[in-house]
Amino acid sequence: MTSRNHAAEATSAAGRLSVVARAERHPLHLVYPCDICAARAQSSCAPLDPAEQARLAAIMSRVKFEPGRSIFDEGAPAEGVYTVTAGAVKVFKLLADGRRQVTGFLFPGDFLGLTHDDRYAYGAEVMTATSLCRFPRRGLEALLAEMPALEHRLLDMASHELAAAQDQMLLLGRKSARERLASFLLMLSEGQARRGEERSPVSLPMSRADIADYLGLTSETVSRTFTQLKTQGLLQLPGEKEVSLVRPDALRSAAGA
Amino acid sequence: MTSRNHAAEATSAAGRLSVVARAERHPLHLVYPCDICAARAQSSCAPLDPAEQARLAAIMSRVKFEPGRSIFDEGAPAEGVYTVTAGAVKVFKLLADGRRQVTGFLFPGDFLGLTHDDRYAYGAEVMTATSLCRFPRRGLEALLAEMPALEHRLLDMASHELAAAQDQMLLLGRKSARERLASFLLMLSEGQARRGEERSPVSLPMSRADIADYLGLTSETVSRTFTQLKTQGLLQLPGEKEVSLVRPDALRSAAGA
DNA sequence: CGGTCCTTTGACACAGGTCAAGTAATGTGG
DNA sequence: CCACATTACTTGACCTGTGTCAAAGGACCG
Repeated sequence: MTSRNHAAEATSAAGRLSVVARAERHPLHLVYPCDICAARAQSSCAPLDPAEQARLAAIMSRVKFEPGRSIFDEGAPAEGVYTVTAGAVKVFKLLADGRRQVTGFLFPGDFLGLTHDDRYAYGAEVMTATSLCRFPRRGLEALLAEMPALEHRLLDMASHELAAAQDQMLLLGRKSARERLASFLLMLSEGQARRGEERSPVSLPMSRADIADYLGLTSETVSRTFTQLKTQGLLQLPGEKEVSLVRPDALRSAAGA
Repeated sequence: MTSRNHAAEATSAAGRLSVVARAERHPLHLVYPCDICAARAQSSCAPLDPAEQARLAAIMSRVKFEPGRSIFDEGAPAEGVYTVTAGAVKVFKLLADGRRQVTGFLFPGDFLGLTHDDRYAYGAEVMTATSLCRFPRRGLEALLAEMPALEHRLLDMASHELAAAQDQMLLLGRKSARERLASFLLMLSEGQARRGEERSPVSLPMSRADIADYLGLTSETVSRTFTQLKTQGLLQLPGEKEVSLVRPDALRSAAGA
């Protein structure tokens, strides 16, 4: 037992969910964001043909959540699959006593809710105001059976997540606090670059506690390690929710690999 | 830096590889082991039709490795995908200084080597004499494009691995040594049950150091924790490579979730 | 402007890592 | 079948990185 409880936080009310009927800016390319996915993966991401996109659009709905809201809880019936179009989401698993492991932070272009179990294996919560595309599981599975290109793309995405999960196991199992935080900041930085944003002022939509639960540490240790890296001149902290990477090279070597 | 190096062990010679031309007992059902996979997943694992199986068999070869041999190294060109038909395999990632994280132990029915990168993201090494089916990447990808059922099955398997990886993150990030070892033993036990073996004398083909590198501990701590669980009557150690679960219920509560 | 929450910092504790024997299991040559 | 070497596992003594507990800023908000 190496960490305090988040039980209170865990019992979050199921997020109030407002369905936005009409599509806004990105009609569908963010649903299966070929550009983002390809950039991330160097993958062979053939675009869906227009007819296929239309069938997807037919079953899709847009949803928005306010900061702090739950999208779904661990163990709830898995009725929807989502892609993030704006905002930031955390996904996490809980132990009975409230210890929490954040298994991922999601940004525009990422998807969540894929499981062929009929229950979600993790909870998902919004960190900032967030827009998502929602696909009902049943409908999506029916389309999958008929659209090999769609399934191919999902396999592609799942393979990536798997590789990322293995990197995270290495981090959690074998890296020091300093190495973990350095790795984390570089990961966020590269995520921003993939999405066409700047590499350096990295934005931190999540709390220190969220970072701690992602890195297998406590918020105190995260805080101390930020201070340490700042003192050593590897980064600056203009605000609590923002980091500039002053010496990315040094940060990379601090990341251990 | 919380663990000693395995650098010497890491520089394993590429395993000598003997190709067995003719199929032995399981022609193909272990390649895409519908029964095992379905049992593990409660998944909708439609069997491949005979024509599809024949095409798979045409590109498949059988390979065997002696204990301790490497199947492939992290970073090597990913030229093959494998399924285990007999024996036991470990897959792992390394840091520059030799720290190691075992990301999985594989048994008959499991597959490895799937990546749409052109390099393996992890190394794989055989723990006991092991037989595998090997599929050349190029050939398999060509078949994938034409056989949606095959792709569906791979997506299914990848989803499972992803769920398992998330469980492992929870273990590595938030569980105590005792909880980790208990979880590990139960996992092995359930793996045996899935493969139609007995639940209780759990066999441990891997060394204490391998277990440690899987659980994010040291071999000393693994050893001490085994002793502790034995002393408390939760299990017995008839030999170093075998554990009987005396009180699986108590072990489950010791596992923390 | 007082309250609440989050972050930072400090003092201290402890789980698990490190170092070092000691012991058992396995293999090898004679 | 037995010295002997080798390797893996266990156990003990001690140490350290990170967790725990506590308190003091700071930011935000009604």
